[in-house]
Amino acid sequence: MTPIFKVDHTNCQDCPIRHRAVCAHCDADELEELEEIKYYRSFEAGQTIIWSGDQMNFVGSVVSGIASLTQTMEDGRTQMVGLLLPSDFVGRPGREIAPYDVQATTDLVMCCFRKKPFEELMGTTPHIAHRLLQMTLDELDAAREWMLVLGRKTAREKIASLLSIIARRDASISKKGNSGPIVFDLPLTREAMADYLGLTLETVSRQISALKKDQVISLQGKRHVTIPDMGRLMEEAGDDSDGGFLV
Amino acid sequence: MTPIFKVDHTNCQDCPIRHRAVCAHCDADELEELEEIKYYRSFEAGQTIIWSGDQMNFVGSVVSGIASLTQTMEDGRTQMVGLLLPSDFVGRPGREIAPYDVQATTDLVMCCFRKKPFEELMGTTPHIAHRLLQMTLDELDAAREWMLVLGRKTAREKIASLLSIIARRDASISKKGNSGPIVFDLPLTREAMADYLGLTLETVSRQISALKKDQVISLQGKRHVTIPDMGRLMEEAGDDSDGGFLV
DNA sequence: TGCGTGCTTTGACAGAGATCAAGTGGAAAC
DNA sequence: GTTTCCACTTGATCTCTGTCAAAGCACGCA
Repeated sequence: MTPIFKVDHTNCQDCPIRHRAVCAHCDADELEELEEIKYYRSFEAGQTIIWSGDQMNFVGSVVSGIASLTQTMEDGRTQMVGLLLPSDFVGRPGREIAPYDVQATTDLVMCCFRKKPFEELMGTTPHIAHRLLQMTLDELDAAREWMLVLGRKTAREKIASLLSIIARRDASISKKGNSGPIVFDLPLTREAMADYLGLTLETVSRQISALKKDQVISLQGKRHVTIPDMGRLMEEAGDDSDGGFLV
Repeated sequence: MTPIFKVDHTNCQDCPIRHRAVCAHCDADELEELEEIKYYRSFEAGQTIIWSGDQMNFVGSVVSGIASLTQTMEDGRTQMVGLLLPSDFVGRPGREIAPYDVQATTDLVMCCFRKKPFEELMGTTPHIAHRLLQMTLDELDAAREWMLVLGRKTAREKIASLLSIIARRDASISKKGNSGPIVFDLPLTREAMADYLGLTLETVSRQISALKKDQVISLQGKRHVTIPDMGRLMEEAGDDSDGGFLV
């Protein structure tokens, strides 16, 4: 993923964040305006950042940690509809009211921009609009991939799909080679996984136990996962090819 | 919805299509270039327009009829991931390979643009990129709404949700008033509805029968639906407010 | 050390929806 | 008029996942 403001971060010396989507320090031309409208916010795990229906006077992107978008029905059923990883964008230019709850799933730092000036900047800086379009299309693809998971996969396949996504994301950061076991920490509680997958937390727990028993994965503690054979996991997920999730 | 090329269609005299998303005839400045790269295609109900994995050398928008995006797993399970109504956009600038099957659900006319020139035009015409961003964000919202439907709603609520969407879309075209019964034809087979909702066609049929029995809807024939009380239907769908679906 | 609290696991059971299997009805074709 | 075909409906049964309940485990706190 290329940053909105600049592709190359190598000369990004005094940038405190170095995350990939928004890095105003990297672009001298836009720096001055942005300093006025940009700020950082930190959240603790579990904190709600925005409530559905709230006025949204900023947009922003995730610097570190994980945030989630969730929808809740009157009777309390909730469905996660987005998982925001570092560099992902929150908020929509032109929208006043937040349509989802946004929650910090882990401790989180966001880089926020006041909405009005950001919109103006977008009007005068075409490559921001282009970059935003690209990111939105990626998110749309990811959402559609999830619709297949939610609509047609079994509980076991759902879990395998989720693990596969997280593994691949971490792999792209921590590993170069394509073989060997993959190791990572689950950034989600069982309940959050259930909300993402349209399951109950009990079913999530049972299926994780089953995958462990069948040696598709192994667990150290509750959250630390080792995947001995990524191909095997992807078979379990029902993915036909290695193309796929774009989260 | 405003068109990509021009907001106001009142002076769109010789435009043969007059659909809302793309109407090249409306904009004199862009006309000449576009005449070279624009063409129409018709499809019969059931025809596949693009296979997943195909090279895509065009983008376009739906003029009339309904198209669907579907994903299929190796074993044949299929999930619809998008429903394209007139004015909706197909294809993605910058993408070579189609990620989904695109099928004509009803008889269909599309307005297509060769991809390369369209991309160039987009580069030089900022408002096209902006419009596309807006449409993509709308689609993303609709996809996320569907994730709630797929993940957390019961079969009955799913059917009610789908009917509610179709009713509201038709209502926005055919009705001005907000009360009174709503009448429309289902543009989908039971199987297509099932693929959209992550159900089997038998369950779809049973739930439609149940809604009929409970007088939430009434049917003339298999496809012609009357909704006596829209509020009642939305209750059945589990929608808490009238805000909602953006398909 | 002991105790609560939050997250997780596991068990027993029930129910919503899938699966398998006929059967209906209407429209086009012969 | 009859046949054929296709979309749809309905029934019987099975099974996966949800629900309710209890218990385990790790960690912080008194």
